Amino acid sequence: MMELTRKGEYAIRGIVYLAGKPIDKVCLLSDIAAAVNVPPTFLAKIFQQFSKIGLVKSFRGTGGGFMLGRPPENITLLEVVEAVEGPIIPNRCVVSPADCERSDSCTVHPIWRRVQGEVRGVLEGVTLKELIPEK
Amino acid sequence: MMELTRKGEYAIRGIVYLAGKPIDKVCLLSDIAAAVNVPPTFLAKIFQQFSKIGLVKSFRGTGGGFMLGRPPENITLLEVVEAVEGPIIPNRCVVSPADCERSDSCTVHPIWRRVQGEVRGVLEGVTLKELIPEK
DNA sequence: CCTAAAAGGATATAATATGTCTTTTTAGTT
DNA sequence: AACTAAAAAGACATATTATATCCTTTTAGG
Repeated sequence: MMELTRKGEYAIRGIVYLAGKPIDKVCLLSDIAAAVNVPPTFLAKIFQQFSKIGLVKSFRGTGGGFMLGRPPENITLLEVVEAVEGPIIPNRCVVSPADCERSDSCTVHPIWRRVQGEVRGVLEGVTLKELIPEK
Repeated sequence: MMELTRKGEYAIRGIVYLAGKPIDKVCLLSDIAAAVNVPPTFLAKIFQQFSKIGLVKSFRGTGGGFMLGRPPENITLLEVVEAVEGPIIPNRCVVSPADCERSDSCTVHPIWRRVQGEVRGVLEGVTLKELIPEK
């Protein structure tokens, strides 16, 4: 359980790659995809999602491509993961207490909240800067 | 992401219900299923898994049913969850570093290890006893 | 106006989750 | 011994989600 999907994995690879480039360098999607070994069409969808929330900036047409939307030290791993996977939800009851709280006061609910908090805490404490590999 | 499946949810409901009964009370699967509002055939599969690893004891034939395999304070939520969902794996690379470590020394790997540790820590710290609802 | 590149939408396939059904085994009961 | 109650085991069915791919449209530069 609790497994990151390919999409999430690819998303991280792609944006960490960008983070390793000079901040204003515009990279071709095809180049990024090749570099991190991800199907280009799939990575395109992922970067579209990034673009919508400003994690990356995109430029169309000739000379177009992608660059990071903010400095790497201002982008957390949590943002990246939630951008493509949605919020960290260990159990549905965390998001819709209606189903859960009703029958009996659910004793498990607070545990899932704790799990959610811990996971978010770890991911929020890591920025892209720290994820750039050494040369 | 990171979502518990129905199976996991049902598993917890079922075994917490058992934990709330006297330790040597044998409960019918059909009764448990009705009490916690889970499809009986599905819960049967879940309890078979529990039975194999001793989380519950099963008795066949007339007067048969299920009872808890150990006192509730000796069963952790982690055991229950992993019994039906498998190990807590936030990312494949955590389990098979071969794919991950190869290309570049993967900087994200240790983060997923941390996440794994935190989640396991929370779940391991909770026993069924604490999850039994008050009357 | 032509070309390069991302955006958007529709579609296809595979894997997994969710659940059901039937048959078999085991153990009491009559 | 036969009958009945209950779990075990395995096969099957359906729905949902993951994992892409393809085609058309928009945007911008040369």
